[in-house]
Amino acid sequence: MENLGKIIRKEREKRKLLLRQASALLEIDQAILSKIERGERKATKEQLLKFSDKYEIDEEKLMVAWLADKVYQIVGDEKQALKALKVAEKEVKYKTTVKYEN
Amino acid sequence: MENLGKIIRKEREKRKLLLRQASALLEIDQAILSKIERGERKATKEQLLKFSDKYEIDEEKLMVAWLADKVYQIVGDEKQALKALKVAEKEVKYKTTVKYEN
DNA sequence: TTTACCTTTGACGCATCTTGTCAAGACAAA
DNA sequence: TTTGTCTTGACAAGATGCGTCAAAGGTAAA
Repeated sequence: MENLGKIIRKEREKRKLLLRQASALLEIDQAILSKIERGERKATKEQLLKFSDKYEIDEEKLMVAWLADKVYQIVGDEKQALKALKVAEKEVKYKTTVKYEN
Repeated sequence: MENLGKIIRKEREKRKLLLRQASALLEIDQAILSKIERGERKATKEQLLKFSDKYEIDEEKLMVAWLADKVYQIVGDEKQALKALKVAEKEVKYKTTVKYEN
């Protein structure tokens, strides 16, 4: 698995698009695109949908990478990262088990 | 495992403190404290340390709950939540394995 | 019902963070 | 040097986060 930036950079290279061209295709500013590809900025949800749409990449795949990036940003440099992820996982599982919502 | 709000509310009740009194002890506004306990607001790191210090709760325990809350806020209502957590977990594990940074 | 007390809610202002835009800088190839 | 591409940094506007405070809700006792 990779982060979002690598996925979309790989896709752009596969399509032999210059940043300038990808920028036009996606309707995303070239500077921002450059930063997203290198992980310097994180994409907005709107941009994510553009990647999925214009690059024809499975939206779920991108969403997973996108969410994982955000999660990593939060826990990445904490000693308790793994424990926290386990707890969050439990909560997610619990939520999907329970039939009712708040 | 619980979220941070439940932990500190339980601790306050255990100590039989009114919100007003806890607010004074912790030096956190009463309204904010109420919201944190109910999960309406998330605590800042500074507040986290106050909870650990004044309530004498293990800092790591609070940190885990705090991080898990933040992670859950991100992935909680997404279908790909579990997958994303797995990916993030892999990254964390990878990072702690590798000897060098970036 | 009135009073007293505790908790919750909501509005406000301020600070910080995000986002997009743009121009300049860095770098490599010709 | 010139040209083409990518990266970097500064800026403004908008969004979000945070603390403060007063008012509203809720409850129990008188």
